[in-house]
Amino acid sequence: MQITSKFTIAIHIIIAIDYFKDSQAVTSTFLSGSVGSNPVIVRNIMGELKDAGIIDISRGKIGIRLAKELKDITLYDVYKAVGCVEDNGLFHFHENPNANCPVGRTIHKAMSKRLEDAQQALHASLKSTTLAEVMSDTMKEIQS
Amino acid sequence: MQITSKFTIAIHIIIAIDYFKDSQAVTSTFLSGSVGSNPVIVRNIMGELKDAGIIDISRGKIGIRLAKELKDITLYDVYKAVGCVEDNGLFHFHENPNANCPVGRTIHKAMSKRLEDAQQALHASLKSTTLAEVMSDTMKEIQS
DNA sequence: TCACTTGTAATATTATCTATTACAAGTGAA
DNA sequence: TTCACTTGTAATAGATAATATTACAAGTGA
Repeated sequence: MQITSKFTIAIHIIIAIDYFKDSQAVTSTFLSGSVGSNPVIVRNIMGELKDAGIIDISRGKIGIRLAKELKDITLYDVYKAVGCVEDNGLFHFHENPNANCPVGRTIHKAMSKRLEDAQQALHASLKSTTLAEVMSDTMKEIQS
Repeated sequence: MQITSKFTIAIHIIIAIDYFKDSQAVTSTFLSGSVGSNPVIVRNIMGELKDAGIIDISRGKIGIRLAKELKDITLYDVYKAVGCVEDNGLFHFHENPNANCPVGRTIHKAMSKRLEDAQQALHASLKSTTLAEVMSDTMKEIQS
């Protein structure tokens, strides 16, 4: 019933890559220490962020880098990168409504537009925030 | 990663209660036939809808009834009734960020406002649609 | 070559969702 | 009252998904 923590971990990773870029060798092991998770979890998420064009990695070589500026990455980009936007959509439609019942036969179609609208509202909100804003909020917290 | 099908089942149940109110004895077994699920699943959801003041049920007696008019029930009311709005919120924050790391120590607080905004956008959209509209869409589908 | 890295498969461990059985208890009609 | 029906709910099982871990192949640069 909750959206996977891969999403918040991915945000954490991106912020940490930028925050430590000039002071640390940023590796999956270092990041997993900050996130409080396993290096393999971090590597898998890193792979998804790489596939989405958000970060650059090269095997063997130290140094994970952002492929875009923070201001050009939205929460939605990250959300999508880690697979939260599935083919099936946010809402799980029950699978076996009775086709012999007038309500069962039509309810999915009748609901789908309204639920898609709700999902779009969520997406629109995520698209309206960039990682630069999250970084700004993070710096404020660090300094307080 | 998807919102439980209890939500769409609950919508289905409410629409079916209204649709069949003058032509059928509406019981949990009848509803489960329309939904394509088990009567106990339906009874549990019915219990949640009852607790939320959306339907009236009395033990033993046949006849499940709406406690409100369809126009006074929003998708959000149903969403909340079946427990989709949890204390924890829609997004699962990773549980062990490193308190010894400046990013790990602050990232949750820095993200929370933005993610709450996104959640509120979803809720606002669900609040803007009533079950009367879903019923109207259902009737259109049935007639076509 | 060596010490490091990332990539990924395989597996284990939970947690959650969904389904099912069983039975207690309420209700109204015969 | 008795009977046939209902809902309420506990207990359990099974399926699916989320998260964690181990192990190792393979890339990189000193």
